Amino acid sequence: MKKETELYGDYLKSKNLKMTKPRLVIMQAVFENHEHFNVDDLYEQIKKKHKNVSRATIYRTIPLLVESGLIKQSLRCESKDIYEHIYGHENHLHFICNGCGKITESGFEEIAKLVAELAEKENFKISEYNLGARGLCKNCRK
Amino acid sequence: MKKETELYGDYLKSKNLKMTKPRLVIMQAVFENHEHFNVDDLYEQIKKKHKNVSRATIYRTIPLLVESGLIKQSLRCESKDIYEHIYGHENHLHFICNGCGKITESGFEEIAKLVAELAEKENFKISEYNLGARGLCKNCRK
DNA sequence: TTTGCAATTGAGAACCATTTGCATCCCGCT
DNA sequence: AGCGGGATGCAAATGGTTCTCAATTGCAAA
Repeated sequence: MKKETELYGDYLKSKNLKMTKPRLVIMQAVFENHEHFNVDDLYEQIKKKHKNVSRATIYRTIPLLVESGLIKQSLRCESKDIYEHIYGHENHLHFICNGCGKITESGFEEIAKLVAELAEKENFKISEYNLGARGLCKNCRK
Repeated sequence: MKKETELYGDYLKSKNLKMTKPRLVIMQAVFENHEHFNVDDLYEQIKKKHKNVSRATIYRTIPLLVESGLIKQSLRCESKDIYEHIYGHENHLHFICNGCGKITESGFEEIAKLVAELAEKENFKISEYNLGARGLCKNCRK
């Protein structure tokens, strides 16, 4: 599998976009997150390292990361869009706790297969799954 | 099955809330929508009938409709929250077309069963499913 | 029916995540 | 090194949603 950096670079080149310092810094911040993250998370991480990048640039860069196939928009939390890695990550579904907000990830394959069958029937071509449920996690249901 | 109106009334009563004219009007507007709707849809529908209700009131009323079990928040479209009926409606999953924005609904039960099993393993109590996928609908994939 | 009061409403201001305009900057090519 | 267009940062704009507050309304008791 290609390195993420390479994939990103290839994507930029293919679109005639430049690999600038802010774009690199943002990509690194994205890699530091192994779970979910939002724009503010990235902004703060970057600030901590004194490699400041403006929020506007982060907002402008995220679509590139999405289109290059590195991340995807995931859920929405506290009225903010949140993102997650997809390149090299298994698909999974999200259990979102209404109590504490915790996101639990769980298996996927069997479910994806069923969903794919249904899509087949509708002649719908899936490019991205979005599967989950809300409720109470094991701690909050006590 | 109880009538929706009754369910709503019961809920309001149980919370010591009043069944006011705006709350009725909003509920009727909700019933006119058989698919998905957002706050603006409701606002326009109501305006057409010259039974104006302020947007603020709609925003304030939606949580009541959600808590009473009549509707649930569904997807997000064009950065607006959109809602759908749940009372008396089968659960289903959404196929959202990235081409034309069309939402196709499809079956559910088998999938829900699998998801429930996974939740079981995590000791997570599901209160609401959120299942779907994005891609291209049969018209747009041509 | 009238009164009293708490709940509710409408209008607009406030909020806040995200987007955009614009002057300046910098990447990548020659 | 120089050039030209893409990229950035800042600040202002946008737009959905929430909040404030004075005025209104529903409901229950008298």
